[in-house]
Amino acid sequence: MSKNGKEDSQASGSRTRTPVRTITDLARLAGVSAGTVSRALAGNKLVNTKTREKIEALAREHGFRLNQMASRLRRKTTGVIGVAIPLGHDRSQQISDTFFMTLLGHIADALTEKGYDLMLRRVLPDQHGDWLDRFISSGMIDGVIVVGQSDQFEQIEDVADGYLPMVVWGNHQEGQRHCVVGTDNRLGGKLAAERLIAMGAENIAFFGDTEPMEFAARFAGAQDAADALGAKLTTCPTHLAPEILASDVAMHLDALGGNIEGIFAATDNVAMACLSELKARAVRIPQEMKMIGFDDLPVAGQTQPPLSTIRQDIDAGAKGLVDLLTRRLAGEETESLIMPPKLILRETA
Amino acid sequence: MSKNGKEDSQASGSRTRTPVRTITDLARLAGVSAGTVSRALAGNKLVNTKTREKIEALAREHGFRLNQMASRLRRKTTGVIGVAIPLGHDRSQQISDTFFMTLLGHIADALTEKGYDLMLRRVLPDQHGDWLDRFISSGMIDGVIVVGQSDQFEQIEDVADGYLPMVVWGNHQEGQRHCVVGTDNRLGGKLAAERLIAMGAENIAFFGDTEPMEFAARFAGAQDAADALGAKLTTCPTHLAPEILASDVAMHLDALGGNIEGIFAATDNVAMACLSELKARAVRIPQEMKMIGFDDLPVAGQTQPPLSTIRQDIDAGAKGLVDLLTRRLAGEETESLIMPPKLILRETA
DNA sequence: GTAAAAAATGCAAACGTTTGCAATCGTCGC
DNA sequence: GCGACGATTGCAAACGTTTGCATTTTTTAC
Repeated sequence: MSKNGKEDSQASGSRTRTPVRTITDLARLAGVSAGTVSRALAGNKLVNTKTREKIEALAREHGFRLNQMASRLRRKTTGVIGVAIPLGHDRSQQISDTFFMTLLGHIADALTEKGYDLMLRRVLPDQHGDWLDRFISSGMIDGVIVVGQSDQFEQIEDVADGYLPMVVWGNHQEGQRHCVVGTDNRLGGKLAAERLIAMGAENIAFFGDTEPMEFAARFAGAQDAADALGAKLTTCPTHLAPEILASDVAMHLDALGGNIEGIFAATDNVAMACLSELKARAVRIPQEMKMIGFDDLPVAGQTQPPLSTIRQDIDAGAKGLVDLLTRRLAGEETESLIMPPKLILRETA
Repeated sequence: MSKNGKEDSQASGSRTRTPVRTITDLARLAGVSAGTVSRALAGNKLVNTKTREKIEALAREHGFRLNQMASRLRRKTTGVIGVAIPLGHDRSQQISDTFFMTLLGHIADALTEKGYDLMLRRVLPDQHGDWLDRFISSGMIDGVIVVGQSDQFEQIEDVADGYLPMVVWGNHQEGQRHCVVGTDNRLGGKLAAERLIAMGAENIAFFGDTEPMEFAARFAGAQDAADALGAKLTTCPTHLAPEILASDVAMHLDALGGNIEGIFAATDNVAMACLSELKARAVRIPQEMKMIGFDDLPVAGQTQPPLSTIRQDIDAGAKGLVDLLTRRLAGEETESLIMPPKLILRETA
């Protein structure tokens, strides 16, 4: 018996005539067995069209909805894809990272389109070394998309050996075992540096964090170009959290003392911080300083001056992640998908 | 590094020896009943400390994880909070809306902190009028956070009558029945317009979409101020999708023909588009044109010139949403939380 | 020493579906 | 009229936990 009889009677009075929560309730109403109702609702063609329609009508009328937990327990498939965002090297990075969040939005859309639900989990790997294992064997998800390798490359590799339905957004390394979708960061870095050099920059600074693999690859690509073309590349590590970023940038600019003519920023956000700081110092762009960012966020076209940058195709990336994942869910062993970066020339280089 | 060969082989050895998937397997191994294992893993103090430790050790050794589906079915509680993002009036808005995405990130953190998982669902209300009902009665979530009222105010109201654990991010209207968390948009609009007027603007344009309630309230607040102080306010409706936004802005600026001295933008994104377009027209800011945005996104401090804006406290909002929701989950009938906006003065007004 | 209380464990019934198998009911060929 | 067959439907056993209750074991009180 319920304790709050008053509320109960009120609710039942205004809303539902007959409380029909379970499939059995519905079966009783329709005068059939629970099994038949289950089949009818599933659109199984075994069941007579007339009874199916009758059951559907009753279900609609009483606002009946299957209990997904029960259904999923029984069928051993959940219809849910886990999306994990590891916050390894820099906890506050992704939370405000427009790129990751936008990617997430597109992933959500792509999954929705395929009929999957999305379970989001932001994890601090330091606290739980087995975060990925735990997520996977929770029994709540059919597969997992990891957004960003962070500093968890090895852990992801370990899991990839025994678990097929996983796809990762990030960087690709020769011989890696997990399936990844991402931009060719190294090539992107190369394109950026080549452009800076072509515009006359002989001394280039890389602003950003080189610890995350993706950024390391961007730096490596720039290094390739610098080596090939005889330019000099230095690295200026910064935090990526917006609060600290600006002061980091200022510090580096002080230290460099005007001895560079080009900046390659690890992300557009970093580039914008540089832009802002250079403006404050009255450095003319691109005359005195060339700059190229990475990502091509929507805001990149609206900075002053508009930012030249390397575009990552977020939408294609999200679609690729989901596509590969569904194929892996079907048992296929898929290759990684490396997308070409594209140099977008605006006015900073 | 923990790349210890001995440990590895040991671990994999014991893992492959006995497949222990269910609680019953584990019970057999421990020589106790399934019930005891269940209690031990739940930290129930009924079970002897020694047996509990033994069971925990075995569980660790074999990498056992509870099947959440089964657990949640039985307990009739899921530990999952649904986050719904209705995409009503402008499908492409939220997907690239930094504000919403950042809010989502903070919500995820706040939920994680309280031990909840997050199930994300982006819905197109036009396609399924019963989206909210469907989400709630899916049996997969204990409560729901709706991010943005979009054009679904009535539908949300309907649900709120019979369903307690729901909190909505958005605007508050006198007498509404659903619990909302949000900024006092009307007051924010008033502050913005007052500032513009105080800076000498007598003709002000509101750029943005006035259909979503939140924006309508911002506009209404600005109207209040304009009426009180004898200024003139016109509205320039724009799309919010980045691709169309710029041209919308340009069109309006053409139409206005320089007959305004102040712009109040519905969001920082809109403000940035305006900034960019005005720059192209060589309009000096703030001398010839004052401008105020809304949101105070991280980029607002990095525009050229830095954008004056109305700050919404995203972090506090996310915490508020989650806090109110947990209280509602506990049966409490909570009031809405309206947070004060704050005028951030930089260099555009 | 016994009775009673306390502590620890086992048993078995749920939770709400899905699904293999068996049972029912006409229909049909002969 | 009989057996067979196809189309529907019902039955009941899962799926892997949790938990009230009963039962056993241990401790405490006297």
